[in-house]
Amino acid sequence: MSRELAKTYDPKGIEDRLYRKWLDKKYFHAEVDETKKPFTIVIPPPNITGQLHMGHALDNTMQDILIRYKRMQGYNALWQPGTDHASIATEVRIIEKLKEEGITKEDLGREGFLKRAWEWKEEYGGRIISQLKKLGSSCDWDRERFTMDEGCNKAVTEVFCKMHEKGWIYKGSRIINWCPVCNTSISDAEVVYEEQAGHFWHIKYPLVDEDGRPSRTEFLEFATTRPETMLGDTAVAVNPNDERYTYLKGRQVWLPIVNKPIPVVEDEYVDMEFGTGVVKITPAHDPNDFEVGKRHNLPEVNIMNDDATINANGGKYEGLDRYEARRQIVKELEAEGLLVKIEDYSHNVGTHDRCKTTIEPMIKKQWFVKMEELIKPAVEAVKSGGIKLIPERMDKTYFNWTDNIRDWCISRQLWWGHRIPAYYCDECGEIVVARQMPEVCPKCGCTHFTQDPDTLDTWFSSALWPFSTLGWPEMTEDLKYFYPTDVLVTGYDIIFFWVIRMIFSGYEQMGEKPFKTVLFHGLVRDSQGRKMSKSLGNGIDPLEIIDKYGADALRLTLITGNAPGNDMRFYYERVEASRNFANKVWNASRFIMMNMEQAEEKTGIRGWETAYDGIKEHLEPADKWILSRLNTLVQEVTDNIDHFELGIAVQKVYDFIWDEFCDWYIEMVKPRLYQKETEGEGSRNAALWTLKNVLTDALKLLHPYMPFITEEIFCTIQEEEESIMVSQWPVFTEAKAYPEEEGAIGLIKEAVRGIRNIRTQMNVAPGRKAAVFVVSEDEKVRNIFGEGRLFFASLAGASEVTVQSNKSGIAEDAVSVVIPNATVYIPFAELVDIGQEIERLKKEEKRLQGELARVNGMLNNEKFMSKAPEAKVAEERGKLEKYTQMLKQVQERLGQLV
RNA sequence: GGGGUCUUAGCUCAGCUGGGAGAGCAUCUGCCUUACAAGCAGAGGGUCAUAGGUUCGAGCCCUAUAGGCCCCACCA
Repeated sequence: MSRELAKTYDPKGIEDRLYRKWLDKKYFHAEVDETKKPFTIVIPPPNITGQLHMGHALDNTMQDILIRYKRMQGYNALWQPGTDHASIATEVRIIEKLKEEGITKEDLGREGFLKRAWEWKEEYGGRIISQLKKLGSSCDWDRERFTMDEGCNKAVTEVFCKMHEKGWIYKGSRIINWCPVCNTSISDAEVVYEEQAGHFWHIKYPLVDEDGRPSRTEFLEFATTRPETMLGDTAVAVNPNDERYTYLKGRQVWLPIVNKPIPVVEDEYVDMEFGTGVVKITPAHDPNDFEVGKRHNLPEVNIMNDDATINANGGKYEGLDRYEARRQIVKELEAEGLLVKIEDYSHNVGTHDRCKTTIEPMIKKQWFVKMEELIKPAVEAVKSGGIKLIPERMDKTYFNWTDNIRDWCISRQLWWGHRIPAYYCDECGEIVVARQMPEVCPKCGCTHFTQDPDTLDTWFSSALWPFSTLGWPEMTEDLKYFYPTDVLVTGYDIIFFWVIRMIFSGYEQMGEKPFKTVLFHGLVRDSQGRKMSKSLGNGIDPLEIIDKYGADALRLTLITGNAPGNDMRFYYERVEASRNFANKVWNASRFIMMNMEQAEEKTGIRGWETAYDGIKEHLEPADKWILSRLNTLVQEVTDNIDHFELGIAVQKVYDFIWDEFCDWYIEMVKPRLYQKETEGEGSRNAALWTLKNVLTDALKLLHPYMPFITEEIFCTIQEEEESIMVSQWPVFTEAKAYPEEEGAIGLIKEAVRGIRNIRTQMNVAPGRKAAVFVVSEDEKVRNIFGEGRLFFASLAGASEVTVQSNKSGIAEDAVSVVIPNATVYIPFAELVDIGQEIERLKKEEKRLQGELARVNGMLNNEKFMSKAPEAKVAEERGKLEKYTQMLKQVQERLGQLV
């Protein structure tokens, strides 16, 4: 406590030192303890390829706030950390790296590639973890997990096998989204639609004559955005109700270039209003056409290779890229007179979210998860409130997805990930799904198998994260104790990818929800509201901010003035404001400690080291006022955090510390601290006790938000407890509620504000003190000012304060301030401009009359009186009394002056 | 096409279940007052997008309109 504290708060050095201390003390570690209630959060595992960005900083700050809060409340708080293998994201990065070396993944082979991937993981997997530590995250690092560690692998295999046995995982030939660059299938959720400028090619196919040849006179016109797919057309469709085309029933059209007849089919899918009402059908390369094809038993002609070049079915176009083929096909159609026109057309194109390549719908054999039954408990959970989404509006987004759910394509033609536990008999091709490679084929008895080369969608393993990290499929003690977890904190952008999948997986595997509440946050945008992105180069590195302003300032910035689920903009000015607040807290603490030291030196007494009961009788109104305000604050902040209103809660702490505690209370108490050691010892001790205890409790309320600075001060100002993070969260106590003192100090504050106001208006030099008279007929009010005389004088810049019941002896031209039940007079030596004073009082009179008109309006309204709640009526009555009184005083004063 | 959301002080945003409009930054004025100039004291600034409605009472609830943003679907 005797350590010298720097004049400004410098987080450098302090943060790392404290974090190390917390780790050494094992404060973050949680063990099963039946005597305590668990509180669990699982971290959204960051990608091993990732670097900490503002989104992580926000996400993890919110989690850390909740965890630290609950820990202080005595819960057995577990924040389960870990990282995600991020299958495709990582694989893409490694391939890029290999490319720089001039090799492909095929050059390395599967085994060699995986070796590189694990090396990559070892090299970069730790980076994001150390960055999370910089932020102050109080994760239980002893429990760190990885989606591809042994336990998680086991969980994945188990779930796959169980669901396969149940028939909810199946292999099927269906149309899927294919990325020709990444060379893999992707799920619907990974496709993002982008508006692109394209063309609409109006084309006509000749009808087929009776003799089976293309007609020279009869054509069927339609339009397409992808002419090259005509190579795979197997029909042309019209709506059965379209009278324009009834004559086509049973006829065929001639597919040019390919030169073969294809049927005209009737299908409700065709929109008669759109274009010509004719659609070419390419079942192998369009999801809708695929459905039409199934309904009409059409052949599926795949015309593309995996890299989106045309295959042998494209005849002479074989080998051409899809876009080159498009160009040449249009040219050929034009030459044959079959191209009617070309229109500019803006349409949505499906692209791969990772690489932005235009996806190609293709028919492939893939593994799928049947969603129909699986999704039911997940829907029910949110519907019934078993799982609460915050903000509530996320429910709609959630149901929008669940209501339109389609089977989930989970196989990926990638190497980095969980290998699908399906084995193919080398002899007969029988598929065996099993936890280990089977020994004997159940069909042919052969003993040689080849494992499915595909891996699983990266979200398959993250869907199991809330229970796989706790030991599942083993029914561990951890799992029994910590599951279901309490809160999941994440961005709304991954609700479909992750949140929903965790929910249905939790119900299916554990028979229980994975978490009770999902707290969504929005995106952190740049100062212009743009998404931070690498390509724009507008990203702000949280580590740089931490380095410059401190982790606490960053954390505070991300939490204040932001409601759940809303995006926010990041400004340096806001970080500066947060840094300034840290400095404010620092200096207030420095002031208090300095005074504690001085008092101890002078008196040898540590008067603040006593229990509340020991100091209670020495407390003065100002002390009781701040204690009472703190008491209310504790109650409100606790309530706000319980309702996940993190921004509101911290705003209140901020206002309390800066405004009430620093700007008012500390200033009120200064005269008492500066008294000679022989005088007012009890009073000084009471002030010091209050300063120290209010500060300490306020620091506790602030600790979840600003863990470092609060710990540093806490450990300097007291010696009984070794860390604020394991200290007890303050609780509201009736014993510390002082409504009377709150009112009294409120009155003094009003008087002070009034006087300061006048001094500024009248240009009174700040150094110039003036005598102040408080006149009140109310004895209580006189006592309030009598008792508070010392600090009232100091706050109001008064040389002396006289309290009396009438205005005898006060100069006629004294300036006056009217407050409820009292008038404060300030006689200045020089003449005051009476006209100006009258002007000011008239303004005040008008204001009060306005207030009274409003209050009377309400109280004279019968409907208000009969319908408004009693408390409201009483409140208005109180105001009526107060304003009436004040108006009377103002008018009296005016009467004297005019 | 369906859904969500926003429009509040010059800027960025809070405003919890409807009960006299707030913060930070910016602006203006005065202060190096022995915790803090990253500070202190004071001031200006808002028809809470528009129009209706419900209510004793609406920034908050309902309806419509205008504009912005987002998500989903994907009509070739």
